[in-house]
Amino acid sequence: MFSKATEYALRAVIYIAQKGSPENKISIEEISGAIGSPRSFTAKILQILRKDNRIIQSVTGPQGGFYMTEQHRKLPVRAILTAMNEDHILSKCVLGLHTCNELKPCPMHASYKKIKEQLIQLFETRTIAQLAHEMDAGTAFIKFLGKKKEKRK
Amino acid sequence: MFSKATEYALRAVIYIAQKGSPENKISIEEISGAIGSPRSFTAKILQILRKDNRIIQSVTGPQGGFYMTEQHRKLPVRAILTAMNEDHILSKCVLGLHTCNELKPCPMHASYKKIKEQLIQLFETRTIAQLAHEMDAGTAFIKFLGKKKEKRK
DNA sequence: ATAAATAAGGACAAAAATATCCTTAATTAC
DNA sequence: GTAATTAAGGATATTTTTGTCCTTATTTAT
Ligand code: FES
Ligand code: FES
Repeated sequence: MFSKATEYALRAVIYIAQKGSPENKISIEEISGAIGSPRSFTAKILQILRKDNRIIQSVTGPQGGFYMTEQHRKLPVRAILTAMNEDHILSKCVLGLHTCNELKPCPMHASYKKIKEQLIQLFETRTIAQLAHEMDAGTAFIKFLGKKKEKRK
Repeated sequence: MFSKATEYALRAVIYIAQKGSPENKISIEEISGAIGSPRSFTAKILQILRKDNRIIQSVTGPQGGFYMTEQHRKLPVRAILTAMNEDHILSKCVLGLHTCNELKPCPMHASYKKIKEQLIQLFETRTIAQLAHEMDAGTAFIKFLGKKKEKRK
């Protein structure tokens, strides 16, 4: 559904929301380790999310790293998609027509419409904080355990 | 949601289902024109869909082209995704975890689960024929009218 | 002030997706 | 059988996405 970049973004933000605070900033190293994403690529994504302090914040230097404020945690998950410039995926036409709407609907539109609305609703109403809390509760996980390129020694 | 290749595949198959028959085969030229897709790329995709006569059929030569049998029209739309090797997108984890399941759910899982089930249901129960009929009824459209690269003269 | 730790950012590399072109094979019309 | 038409298939090109590496800037600790 989403690009890898956005998947990493979602996981990273949830992790930072759960573990990070102004008193306990999280390094890229820790984040990419915890969510199972490539370190440098993750750094790029965090840069995007930090831009204009949209989703996360950061400071350089020793004890530096990434963290979030309560206000940022209250953002809908959709804000992450918007920051990653993939918000349109939620409202896109399944068949790739230029616009998905009632005026020129594709043959899937009628049956897909309801699902689309639920999708948008989901990303719009669930907040980053809510997802982080699921992690706290220990009922959810966030680490990809796929084939991992082992580092040569 | 899907790759461009799969979007073109869905549109092309719906078009062939609607207009094509053993008596009236459709050329690549006509198909790509009708659905607004790049000609040669579309040819590749049609090749894949034709492989082992999975979704469509074809013959070469004059009056040749693509068409479908009634049996093929009865296939669920999901069969197209399977042929394009993107069936997994329907059941994939939103956050990109290796597997989406109850045992190791991601923080989005609980709320996404229902939507996922509806998505699968939709692609599993709707048939290619049904989509083609929506076209017949004139209530649905299939042509992408986006920015088109004008051919230089 | 200096050294160390850390993110920011630019340049580059690799891989995958998208797209085009050209030659070959199959079929049909004559 | 010959020419014309059409898809099949291979090779290649282009663009986008994913990923790495290196240098710079900022902050902290001493
Ligand atoms: S127009 Fe295709 S999904 Fe709405
Ligand atoms: S585990 Fe992530 S959506 Fe099911």
